[in-house]
Amino acid sequence: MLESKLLRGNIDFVVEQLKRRNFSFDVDEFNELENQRKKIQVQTQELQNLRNTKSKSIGQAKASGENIEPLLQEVSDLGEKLDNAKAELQEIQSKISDIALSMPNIPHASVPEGNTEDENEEVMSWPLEGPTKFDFDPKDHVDLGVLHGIDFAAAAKISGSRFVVITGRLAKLQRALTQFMLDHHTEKNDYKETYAPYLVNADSLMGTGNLPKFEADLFKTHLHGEEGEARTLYLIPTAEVPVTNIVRESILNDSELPLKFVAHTPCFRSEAGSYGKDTRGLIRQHQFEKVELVQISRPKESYDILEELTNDAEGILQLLELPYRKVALCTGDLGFSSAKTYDLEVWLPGQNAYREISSCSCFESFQARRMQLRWKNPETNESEFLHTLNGSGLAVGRTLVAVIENYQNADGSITIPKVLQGYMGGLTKIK
RNA sequence: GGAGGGAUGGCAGAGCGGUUGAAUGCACUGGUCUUGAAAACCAGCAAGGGCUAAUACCCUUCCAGGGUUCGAAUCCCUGUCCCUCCA
Repeated sequence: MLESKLLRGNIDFVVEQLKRRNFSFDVDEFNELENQRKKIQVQTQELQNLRNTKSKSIGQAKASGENIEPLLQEVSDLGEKLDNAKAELQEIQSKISDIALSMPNIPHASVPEGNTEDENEEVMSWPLEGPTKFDFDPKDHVDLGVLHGIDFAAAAKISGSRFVVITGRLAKLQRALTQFMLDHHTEKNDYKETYAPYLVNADSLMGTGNLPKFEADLFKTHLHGEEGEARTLYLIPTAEVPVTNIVRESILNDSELPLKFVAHTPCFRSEAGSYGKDTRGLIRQHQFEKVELVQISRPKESYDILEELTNDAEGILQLLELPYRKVALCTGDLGFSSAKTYDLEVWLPGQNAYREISSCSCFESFQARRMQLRWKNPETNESEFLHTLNGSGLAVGRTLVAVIENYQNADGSITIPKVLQGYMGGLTKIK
């Protein structure tokens, strides 16, 4: 959510900034609502003030034993007037807040201008000599994976499309990847390992910006109470949601910042709007594993931390010796809540393309404002909104794909990356 | 499965129909004292919003949502969460 002062006082600036990311909205309607709000709010508050003073004087009159009947007469129709004014005000305010909640974040000045992902800017690629060359025709992970325990048919039977069953060595390899990532981030990068709920309430999703706009991307569940009333919980689309919300509605001390969390969770996405996209293989699933990095930072440090957090994610790719590139998303490709995002894209020889494996974002105070996450700034001694950041470190399912494809051998076997061999009981190759 | 108790400022914790936005303690900030620090003492210290050039002033907020009342942190109903006891 954007600062309300900005929306009220400098809406033209906001419109101009949001145009950079192809977001447009009706300024006149908004201003009209704002004017009405002002008028009705003042009216309402005047009525409230009147009621408060009258009620107080009734209290005093009663205490001193006077007759309060005439005073009660005076107030008789106040209640109704006040109720009407309040109702009207509430209606306008909820309209305004609906608009405010559906406005995306303003892109940082350093974000490249552009409309689609084609205009994202490559920042660097690794290694310098470029992706691995094969002296045979590399297979994709589906063709290779079915030889080693990936079973889409079984998953389709159990759940439908966009699910997978993995058995045997590859299942263990996925677990090894997860373990390795968690160990690395906790031991080398000083993140705190975190276990958090996979089902979350609407407030949490509102806080990170997934609701109200992107309900269609989520899996929704209902718990039925005794009276048949449903309580709604959502499956998390990313660990970002539960982990960032750990600190929702709190005021943190300077001394505990920055907070660094790492969590491994499954992620659930309906992939609405992705029909026909990446239908083959493990790339786009309804359920996948991810290791997520989350940081809560002092406002002035957040962009340094974005670089750091992205480096932390890159460290995994480098240790796994997986070729990748780092791109800065252009304004048009930026996620709803993000002010700036780097995507890490891993090389997939089977697709002959780089594919996203991590997305690292700085949200500035956009999420913090939605979730009332503040700190006591020692310089001003005021409660101010913090900045939030997160990034995948990494998407485990896609990392498995990358390992399978990049470490394949001509005979169909898959070499185990050096850093994972210890996690695989010393195994060096899956045959 | 049954029976209770609770949710109040950064934290702990009083208040249980009428100047209570809220006692007290801790924490925090400023000051006195001290070579310096600690201790002690004095003072200050919630958030959000409206109006404003800015003060002033006003409104809202004591888990959430409804209700009773001229007036609710306080009474009633519903929900959520926590805790204790019994099975």
